[in-house]
Amino acid sequence: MNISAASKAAGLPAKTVRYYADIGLVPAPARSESGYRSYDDASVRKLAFVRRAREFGFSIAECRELLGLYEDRRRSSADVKRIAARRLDEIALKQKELQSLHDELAHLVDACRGDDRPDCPIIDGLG
Amino acid sequence: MNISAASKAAGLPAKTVRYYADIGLVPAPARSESGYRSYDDASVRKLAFVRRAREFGFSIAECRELLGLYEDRRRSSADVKRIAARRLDEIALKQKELQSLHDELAHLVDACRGDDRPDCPIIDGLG
DNA sequence: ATAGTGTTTCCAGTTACTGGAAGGTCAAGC
DNA sequence: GCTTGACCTTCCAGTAACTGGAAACACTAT
Repeated sequence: MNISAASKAAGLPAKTVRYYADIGLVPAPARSESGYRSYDDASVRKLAFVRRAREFGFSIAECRELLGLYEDRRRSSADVKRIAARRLDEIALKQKELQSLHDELAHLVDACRGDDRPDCPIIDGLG
Repeated sequence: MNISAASKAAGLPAKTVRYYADIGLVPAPARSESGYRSYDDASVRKLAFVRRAREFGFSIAECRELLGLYEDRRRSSADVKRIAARRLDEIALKQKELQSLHDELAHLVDACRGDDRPDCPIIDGLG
């Protein structure tokens, strides 16, 4: 499988697939005689795994950890759960921050008439 | 006022204060004879304005817009409201994304026993 | 005079890619 | 056999918004 087929199958841009091997997140693929990268199903599964983990907001460093655990048949589920729970905490925190941000800004926007006149509670609230 | 006093007053790191002038977000400050940057209260107010706007998640580009409106005594409040409303939409979208992310991941974490055994719904759910 | 702190500039690194140029390869069509 | 176009390669640069650090100069207090 050449890179564009593999990248389509994994749901990632070809650039990103190359990048992930460049930074050693996934192993460097085999090459054809002419130097083309050659992928098998296992590599594609691994790339798709990374894509999913990235969609969940795991950092590349966390993906590295998770990939290690993904491949380790003998690791405990507790190891995985710890990383996921940490991420869940981060998400919850971000949600809270976003909520208060939203409330504050919505308050300012509500207070602004949004007409031709210059006086503006949004600007006043930011200043 | 030297840079560290100004940066404290504005609530920004000195590095960031320099950076904002470097990229032309705020005007370059006056200099003392020995070359030290010298700030007045108006500059500090402007820097604090940017800090607040950044805390609200406005990009540097948006801060540029907002600063322009902040300084323009004759602009309409509608101009400001448009930018803030756009940002509010972004926040709402991000909140939705975060919520479904949270729900999905929480579901996986709940399903994982987190014990010594290797089978793990989190890994399965990502793969 | 010297020690310690503050300030300057400039360069590099961060995160996770993305865009683009210059050039090699492959399959199809004429 | 040759060209065309799609695909592949490497490498370099750029993105957002800073942050860290080195080398050198300035200021203050003892």
